[in-house]
Amino acid sequence: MATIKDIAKHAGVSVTTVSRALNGYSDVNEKTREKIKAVARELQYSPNLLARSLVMKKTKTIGLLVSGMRIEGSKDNFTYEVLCGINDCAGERGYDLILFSTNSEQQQQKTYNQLCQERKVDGVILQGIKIDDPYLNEVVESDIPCVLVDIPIESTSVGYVTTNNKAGAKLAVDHLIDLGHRHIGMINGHEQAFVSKERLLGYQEALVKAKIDFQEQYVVNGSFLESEGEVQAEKLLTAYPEMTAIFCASDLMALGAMKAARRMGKRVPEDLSVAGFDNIMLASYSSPTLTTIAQDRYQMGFESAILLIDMLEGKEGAHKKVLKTSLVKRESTSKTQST
Amino acid sequence: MATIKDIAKHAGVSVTTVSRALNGYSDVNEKTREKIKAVARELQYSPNLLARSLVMKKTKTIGLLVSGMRIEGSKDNFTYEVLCGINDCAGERGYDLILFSTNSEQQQQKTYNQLCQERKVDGVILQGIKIDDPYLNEVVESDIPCVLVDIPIESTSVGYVTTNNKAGAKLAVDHLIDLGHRHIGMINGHEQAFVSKERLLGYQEALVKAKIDFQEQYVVNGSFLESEGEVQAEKLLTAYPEMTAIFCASDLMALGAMKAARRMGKRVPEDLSVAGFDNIMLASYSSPTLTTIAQDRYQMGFESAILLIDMLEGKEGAHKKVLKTSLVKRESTSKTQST
DNA sequence: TCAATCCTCCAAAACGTTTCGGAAACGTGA
DNA sequence: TCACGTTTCCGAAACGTTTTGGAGGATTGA
Repeated sequence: MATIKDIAKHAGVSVTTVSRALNGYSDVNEKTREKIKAVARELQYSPNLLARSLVMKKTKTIGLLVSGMRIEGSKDNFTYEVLCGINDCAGERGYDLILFSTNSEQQQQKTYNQLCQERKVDGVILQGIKIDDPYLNEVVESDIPCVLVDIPIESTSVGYVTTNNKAGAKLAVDHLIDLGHRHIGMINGHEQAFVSKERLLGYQEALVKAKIDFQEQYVVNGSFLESEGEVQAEKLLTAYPEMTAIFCASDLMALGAMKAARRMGKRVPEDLSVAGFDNIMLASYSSPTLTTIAQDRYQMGFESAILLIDMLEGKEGAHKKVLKTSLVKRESTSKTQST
Repeated sequence: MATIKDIAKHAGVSVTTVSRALNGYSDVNEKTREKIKAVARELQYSPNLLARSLVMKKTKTIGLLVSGMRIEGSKDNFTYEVLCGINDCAGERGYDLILFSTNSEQQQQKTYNQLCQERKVDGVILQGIKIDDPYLNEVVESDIPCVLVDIPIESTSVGYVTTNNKAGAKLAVDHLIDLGHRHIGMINGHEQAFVSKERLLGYQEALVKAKIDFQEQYVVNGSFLESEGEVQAEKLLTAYPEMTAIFCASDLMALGAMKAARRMGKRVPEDLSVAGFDNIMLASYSSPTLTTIAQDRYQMGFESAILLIDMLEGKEGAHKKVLKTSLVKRESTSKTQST
């Protein structure tokens, strides 16, 4: 509760001097500086960042606009792990995080710009928003520095971080092809996600490379949901009994697909190989354990924060970062029986 | 970027009138109010909450002090789910959340009071901190309103939310006893958690009720870690081959225990019944699926926020909330073979 | 000795709000 | 006409900082 004024009074100097002393300016005598510091300690002074931010026009805060901050998110943990990464980087660089809850109706009435301008965040990281989200238009028009997770938009004030989804998907399908599979279905995510398109491209690319014809009807939409993955897998497997492998654009859908297979009396991986994408925690605990493409969500968060803060502090550099993926072989994929 | 001054100028009134008009005071003519609102819309005005907070001495923000904001947390999701609950409630009530990262060294040098006072949060929710955490002393001494998750401290300015851990543990052990088990081990969490003590009490109570002697050596410390659960389970099972059931104070440790059993050639549940605590996502995906005590982490978060905001807004009421638990029977527990 | 330079320090303005105390303008009842 | 209450507005202070532009005194160099 002690203010800079109190310190000034106790130390017998002006507020200017107190401010400059505590902020390490050179135009204050070392002795008075020590005196002032001592008084500050004694009065348990801590600066009022509101006041400071008001005049400095910098708050040292980063806004977090997360669209999927729901309990269902604890299945894939995407949001949480990204958040951890952001949090760690922000902490290191001296920024605090402020969470904008976009769940409540109250907040949803506010525009993106209102949210940011009111709290005067220095920059924003957006995660989990869909391609058709109205916020997205505002983002590109606004000049508030901003980093998007998994949405490739780039300008002077906006950058993005994503994984190499196409390469990742290709990695998975290559793996299935290597195992001898020729009839490979795909359960993709919904179309409001950029990553869905990329993963589809990777799937197609792998097929082309192996000289396998792309069959449109082999690709269905599982909306990134476990339940929907199960439904769609059943449809696929009944419609196309020749299918011996399914690549799913998320682990959750892959778990659903395995459920469907089990229910239909198909053994995984003997009768059906299943590969996922994400490498979520559950993937290594399910039975059989799930072969999948690992993407480092923590690092995505961390890199997002790096990117944003670099932008805020005027460091030059690319406004995008594409992370690598890797194949994690587990039990859910194996060679085709026919071989 | 438009300020209240700009509006005043454009509308031909004073800043006072603008402020009072926008904030719904009655001493402003409806016509001028409409005029002012129109100008505000036109200029895309949004209030500067920094300035407002500075004079009002309220920021409408809640600080979040989370100690376990780490990637390992995605195994049990405790932090994330609590966060979701807090976020939803805070959103409804018009509060924003500000995350204090206590991971970084920078921040760790700051005291609890410094963190809170600098950002001028109205109140704080603490989660994941241990009993011996130095912050805890500050909390009780400070008069910043605060709610603790899973640490029972109560005063005029501090409240807490927790689950009925004793009852929950008893529920689990009762279940094991009902299944015919008499030699029941316990892998408890570390001693820096209040919940460990409670769960131990529940375990003992259940034994007493069933007239089973409490054996101190049957209880070991697994530090809430899966790996340590595995280690300790193996020790227990080799030292006391008569043991047919283990109650673990967390699902993660229970998963570790099941691993140990598998490695030692013991079948779960035929040779060994295992019960956990928490009902984390993994519990329903492991094989065998895990019998456990469910606690609603989302609700813990939600209730924490309710409690805190009620305190902030001067509503009278209890400063604590104890949530119920329930038994979730799954595959990892069964009747003893001998019966 | 004088001017220039350096070292310390400070008063005041600014940031964008809210709020206190008052003050015009107007009607109203006696 | 006067006293009084209502309605509607406003000036100025306050919140706790940073920063600008300078000022006074000590030191230095010639």
